[in-house]
Amino acid sequence: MTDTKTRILDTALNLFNRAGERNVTTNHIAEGLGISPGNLYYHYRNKAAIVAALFERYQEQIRDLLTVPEGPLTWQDKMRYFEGILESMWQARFLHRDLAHFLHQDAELRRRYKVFVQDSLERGLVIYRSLRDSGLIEASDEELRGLLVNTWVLAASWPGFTHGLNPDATGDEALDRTLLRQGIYQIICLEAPYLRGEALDHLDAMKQEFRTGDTTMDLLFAAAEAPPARRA
Amino acid sequence: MTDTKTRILDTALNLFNRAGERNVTTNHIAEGLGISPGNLYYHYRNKAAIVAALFERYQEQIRDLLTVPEGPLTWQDKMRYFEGILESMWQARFLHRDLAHFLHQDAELRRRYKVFVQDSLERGLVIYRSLRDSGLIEASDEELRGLLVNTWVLAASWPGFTHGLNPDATGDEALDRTLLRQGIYQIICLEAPYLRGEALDHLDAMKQEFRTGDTTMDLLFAAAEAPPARRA
DNA sequence: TGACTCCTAGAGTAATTACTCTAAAAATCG
DNA sequence: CGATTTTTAGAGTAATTACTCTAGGAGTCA
Repeated sequence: MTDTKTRILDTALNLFNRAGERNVTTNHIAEGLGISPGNLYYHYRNKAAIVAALFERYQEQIRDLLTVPEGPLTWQDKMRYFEGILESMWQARFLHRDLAHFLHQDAELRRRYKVFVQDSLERGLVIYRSLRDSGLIEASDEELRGLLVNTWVLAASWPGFTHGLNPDATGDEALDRTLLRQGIYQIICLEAPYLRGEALDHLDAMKQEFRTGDTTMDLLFAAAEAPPARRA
Repeated sequence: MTDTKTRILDTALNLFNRAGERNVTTNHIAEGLGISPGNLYYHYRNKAAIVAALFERYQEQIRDLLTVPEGPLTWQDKMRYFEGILESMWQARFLHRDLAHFLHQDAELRRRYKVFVQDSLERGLVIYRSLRDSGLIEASDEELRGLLVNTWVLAASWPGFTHGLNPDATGDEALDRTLLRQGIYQIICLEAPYLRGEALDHLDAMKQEFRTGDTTMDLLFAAAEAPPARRA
C-alpha cells in the first residue's frame, strides 16, 4: 500500500474538491482514511502543510506537462498536451477555487505561485510560437500574449464556474467529465480565430468532439431565447 | 446619514473585498463601523444574510447595466457599458472569489445564481447580436455564444486572478484601477478577432488606452524571455 | 407628558476545530 | 532477541467565532 503521507494527500484532495477546503476539517481527513487525528498531525505539521504539499504536487504536474519535446508540433500533439493540463487543473480544482484565501494566508505560497504563473505563461508562449512556426496559427506576439493570459485564466476558473452552476451532482464522475470537455471547447473557441492550415481543417471536428451542447450550453443558455433555428 | 442597514453592507463589502469573507468576522464588521455586534444582528439575522443582501445588490446592478436601450449601438456605447459592468464586478469581487463556498452552503442562493448567469448571458447575446446588426462584429451565433461565455468567465475571474498575483498592496486604489483596466484589455483581446468596420478602426486606440504594460504584463511575463524586440 | 416602537449596546454562551500530548504498537536493525 | 526508531492512537485543550439575551436609550404620536 502507498505510504500514509501520500494517502493523506489523496484523501484530502478528494474531500477538498468535493466540499471545499473550508468545509473539510483535519478530523474529516483522518476519518476519511481511517486514521487518528494525531496520526495525521504526525505526518503534517498542520492543515496548511497539507494544502502546500498538494499545491507543490500540482505545480510539478503542470510544469511537466508544459515541457514540450523538441521538433515541430502537430495540432493533435498540442490538443493532447492541452487535455492533460486541463485534466490536472481539474483534479486540483479546489486549489484554484480557494486560491485567494491560501495566498492571503501564506506569503511564501504567494511568492511561489507568482513564479509558477510566470513560468507557465512563458512555457505556453514557447508552445504557441512553435505552433506559429509550424504555420498552424497566425498571430503577433502581442496577440499571443493576450490569448495566453485568457487561456490561463479561463482554464483555471472553469472548474469553479461550472461547479457553481451545478453543484448538486457532487461526485458525479460522468457529469464532471462532460463539464471538463465543455471547458476544452471554450478554449478552442478562444483559439479558433487564430488557427490556420491543418489546424483549421480540424477545427470543426474538434468543436464537434468537445461540445456537449445538451448538458452545458443548455445549462447556460436557457430555453427562453429563440432556439438555434435548426432544431425547430 | 444613510441608515445602519446599508452602512453595514458597505462596511462588510469593503472588508470582504480586502481580506476575504472567511477572514472577516461579524465582530469585525460591527467594529468597523462603530456599532455593537448585537446591533448588527438586529439588522441582519446572520452573516449569510449580509452576504445574500450584497449578492442581491450586485445582481441588480449587473441586470441594470445589461439592459440596453433601443436603437443601434456604437462601439463607444458598448465599451461604456462594458466598463460599468467590469466596475461592478470589481466592486463585488469578494463574491466571485468566494462564490463556490456561498453556493455550496445555500441552495436558494444557488438557484438564484443560476438564473442570474443565464439571464446575464441572454442579455449579453442580445447586445452582441445588436452589434452584429450594426456591422461592428462578424460572427455566427455559435461563435457569439462561445465568446460570451468566455467573456463572462474572464470578467468574473479577473479580479481574483490579479489579486492573487499581487495581494501585497491591499487597498491600493491606484493599483486596483490599473489591474481593472488590464482586465478590460484582456476582454478586448477576446473580441478583437470578430471586430469589423468602425470597431476595427478604434481597436488599436482601445488597446492602447487599456493596456497597462509596465504594471501587469511585466507582472505576468517576467523579464526572462526576450523583450518585445522594440524596447531594446 | 406618557406610551409605544424602533434602534442600540455589550456581556455572555455554545459549538466548532485546529492542534497537542502521552503512550503504546509496529517496524527496523545490531 | 533486545534496543532504537518510526508510526499510530485517541483523549483532551485552547482559541475562535457566530450568535443570543437582556436591558436601556431615542424617536414618534396621542
